[in-house]
Amino acid sequence: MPELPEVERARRLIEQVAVGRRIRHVVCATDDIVLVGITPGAMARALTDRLVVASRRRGKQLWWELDRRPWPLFHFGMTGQFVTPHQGPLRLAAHGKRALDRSWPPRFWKIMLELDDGTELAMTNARRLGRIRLQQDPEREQPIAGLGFDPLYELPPADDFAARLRSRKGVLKSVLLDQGFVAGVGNWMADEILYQARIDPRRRGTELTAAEARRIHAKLRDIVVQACAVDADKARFPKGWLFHHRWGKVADARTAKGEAIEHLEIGGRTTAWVPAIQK
DNA sequence: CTCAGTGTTCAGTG
DNA sequence: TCACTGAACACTGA
Repeated sequence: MPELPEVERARRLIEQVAVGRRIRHVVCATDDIVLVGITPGAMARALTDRLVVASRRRGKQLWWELDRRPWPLFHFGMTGQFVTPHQGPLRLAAHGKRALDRSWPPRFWKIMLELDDGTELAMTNARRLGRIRLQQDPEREQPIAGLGFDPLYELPPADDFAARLRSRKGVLKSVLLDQGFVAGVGNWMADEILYQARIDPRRRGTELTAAEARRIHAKLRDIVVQACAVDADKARFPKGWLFHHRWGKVADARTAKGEAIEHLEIGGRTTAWVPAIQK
């Protein structure tokens, strides 16, 4: 669940269930790949008995403000999410009985918490490309300090954005994926932006007209806003989005309008695009 | 059994 | 320094 809208959904979940509450109990998995620079025990001790003051995000990075530093910082990598036992379509017959909940604890959990109202919360990370850190001041430390603007919170004005994009020599697909340029755009969003802006993903920032760069700005804004407005629920993404048709490199894949979808590899990432309209 | 993949980082090259 | 490439990381699911 790793691009900006999905991380924003996780941020909101934490805001809903954890902000204003005290962490009563923490269990951290033994995983020195996901857990960076700290032991499970030290992580658990840093969080236990702390009040959760705020749930914050920049790009794909999520962190919690607590009533005492250090603060935990989360990145999901290619997989993972925050879950509570009360999510999902299960336990219709359950009378609040955890005994019937076969999904808890969730597979691949890396950290589990219990709050002072009894709510349980877990972060999962199946492929272990995610990271959990503990920092004194996440906004001023790496990796957050190296991030570009967050397009949901601090999208620059169109002309400013266009000037910056037009100074980039790299191919557009790679520029949009560069977290130091804009924070939170991943593979599907980059393709969606360029499809809707009708720009060939192989073009370079320096080749763009001002009007084209402003089109990318507008689509970046719209796509982030709309995806977050439906809480990153893919089934509710607008019907016309490339997103619904881009997966799997299916032969003869087409958009909702019947446009043929092609696949390229750009900067090592699979790129879905529609040659008929992306110039 | 093989391979792609909603991501990041680092070494190496030009 | 910059721009870019390829590999590595780790593991699921098709």
